[in-house]
Amino acid sequence: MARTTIPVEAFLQALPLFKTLREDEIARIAKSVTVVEARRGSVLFRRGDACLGFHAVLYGQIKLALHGTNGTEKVVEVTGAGQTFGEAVMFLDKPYVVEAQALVDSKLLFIPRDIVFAEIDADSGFARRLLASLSARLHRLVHDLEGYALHSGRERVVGYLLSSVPAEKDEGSHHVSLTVRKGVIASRLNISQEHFSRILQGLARAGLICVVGREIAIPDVRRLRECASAH
Amino acid sequence: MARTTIPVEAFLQALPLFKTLREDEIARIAKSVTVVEARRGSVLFRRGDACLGFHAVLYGQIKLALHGTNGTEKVVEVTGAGQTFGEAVMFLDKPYVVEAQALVDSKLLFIPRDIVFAEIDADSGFARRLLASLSARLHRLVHDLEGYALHSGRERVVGYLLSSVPAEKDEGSHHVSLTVRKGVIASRLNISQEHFSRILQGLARAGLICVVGREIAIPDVRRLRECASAH
DNA sequence: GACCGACCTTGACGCAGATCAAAACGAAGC
DNA sequence: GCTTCGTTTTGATCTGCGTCAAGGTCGGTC
Repeated sequence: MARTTIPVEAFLQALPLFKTLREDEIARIAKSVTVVEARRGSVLFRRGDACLGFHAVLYGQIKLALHGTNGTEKVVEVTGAGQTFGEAVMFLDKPYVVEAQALVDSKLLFIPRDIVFAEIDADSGFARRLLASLSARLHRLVHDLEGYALHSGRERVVGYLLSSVPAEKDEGSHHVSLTVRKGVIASRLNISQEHFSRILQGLARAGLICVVGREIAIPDVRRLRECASAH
Repeated sequence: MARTTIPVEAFLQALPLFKTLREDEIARIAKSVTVVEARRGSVLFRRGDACLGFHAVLYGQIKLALHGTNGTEKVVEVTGAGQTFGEAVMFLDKPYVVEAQALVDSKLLFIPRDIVFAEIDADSGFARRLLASLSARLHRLVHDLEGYALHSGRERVVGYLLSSVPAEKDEGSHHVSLTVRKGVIASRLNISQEHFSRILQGLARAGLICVVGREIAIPDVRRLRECASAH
C-alpha cells in the first residue's frame, strides 16, 4: 500500500495523448500536473464550475452525470484507470455541464489547460491526437443517442453486455463482470434500475445469459447477438 | 438567379474555421475544395461510406440522420447556410455513422481532409479553432442527450421553441417560424410527428403559444419558460 | 374548378417502461 | 449470532408516448 511516489511520468507516457512525446517533454508537463485524491462519493466538479484543465484517472472509477431538477440523475459515462475526461469543455469558454463524482476511492491527475494549449502550439501531432480523442468521444455519444432513439431497453442491455466481447468473436461463451452498481449501469443505458433487473431476468429465463450477482455468463455469444430485437 | 461564379474565397473566409487566415492561404485552400450541388432529397453520403473530408453549406438545408433497421429514422441535426458538418469523422479511421440528405435544393463545399491536416500542421490557431468547433458539437450533443434522458416531450418542445429567443430576453412576445417540416423537427426532438402535433395543440390551448401553419407566436416568453414542467 | 400529392391533425388503442412500495439479499460491523 | 445499511429483486399499478388508421388542409398542375 506504500504509494509513496506516484510515477507520474510513466503514467503520462502511457496515455494515448502523450504516447509519442520525448522524455524531456513529458518531464516538463509532469511538473505542472496536480495529483488529485478523491474518496468514494466525493465530487470533483459540478455543473456550472469553471473548467481549467482536464483529468486522467490513475486508478478508481469516476462517474460523469447530468442532474435533473427533481433529484433525478443520468449517468453519461463511467471512466476508469487510463482514461481521460473533460477535454472538450476546456476549448469552450463555458462551465462544466456534467458532474464528476468518484464511485470508489480514486486518484487522478489534473492537467491544466495552459499546458495543453502550449503543447498544441508546439506539436501538431499532439493537436491531431487531441482531435482524434474528441472525435472518438463524439462518436460514442452519437452511438448512445442512436441507442436511445432507435433501440429498446432490451436491445441496449444486450448491446452493453456484448460491448466487451471482441467484434470478431462470433461463437462460444463469454464472461462479463459488471464493474459498477447495477443502478449506475441502468442509468447509463437510460432505463430504471427495476426495469434493468427485469430485462436481465428475462434474458436469463430465455437461457441467453446466466446472472450471479454482478457476474454474467454468456453461454452463446452469437445467440445473444441475434436476439437483439426478438421478444 | 445568375449564380455564374461562386465566391468560394469569400465564403471560406466567412467561416469561423478560416476566419483569420491570410488571403493567399485562403486562395490556396479554395483551389482544393469542390462545389457540390444537391437537389432536394438527394443523399450526400450514407452510413458506412468512407469519409474523405468535411462539408460546408453554401445555401440550403442538410439533414443528418440515423437509420434503424425497420425504416425508422432519427434526425440528429439540420444544418443550414454557413454551417459545417462531418469534421469529426475525418479524424477517426471509421466510415460515416449518419446519413446526410438535402431537404431542399442546396449547394455546399467539400473540403478534403488532406487540406485540413496540412493546415493543422501549418497553423496551430487553426487546430485550436477546429478543437473548439468539435467541442461545441459535443456540447450540443450532451445537451440533446440531457433532453432525451431528463425531460419530457413537452419540455423538449418548449426548449426548442425558446432556443431561438435571446437568453436575456425575459419578457414580452416573440415569433418563431419553423424552417423545416414538422415531421423533421419531431424526429430531431425524438418524438413522433403525431405527438408533436398534440403537444403544440396543448400549448396553444393553454394560451402559451399561437400556431398558424409553421408560424408560431409566443405572447409571453416568461410564461412559456416557466411552464416547462407543469402539465 | 377539380384532381392530386405532400403535409399536418385527430381519434382510438396498446405497450414499453416509469413509479411506488415492500420484500429479499449480502456484506460489514458489533 | 444479530443488526444495520446498501444493493437488488419482485409485484402492482399507472402513464407518456408510439402506432395505426382516418380525415383535413394547403399547395400545385392540368
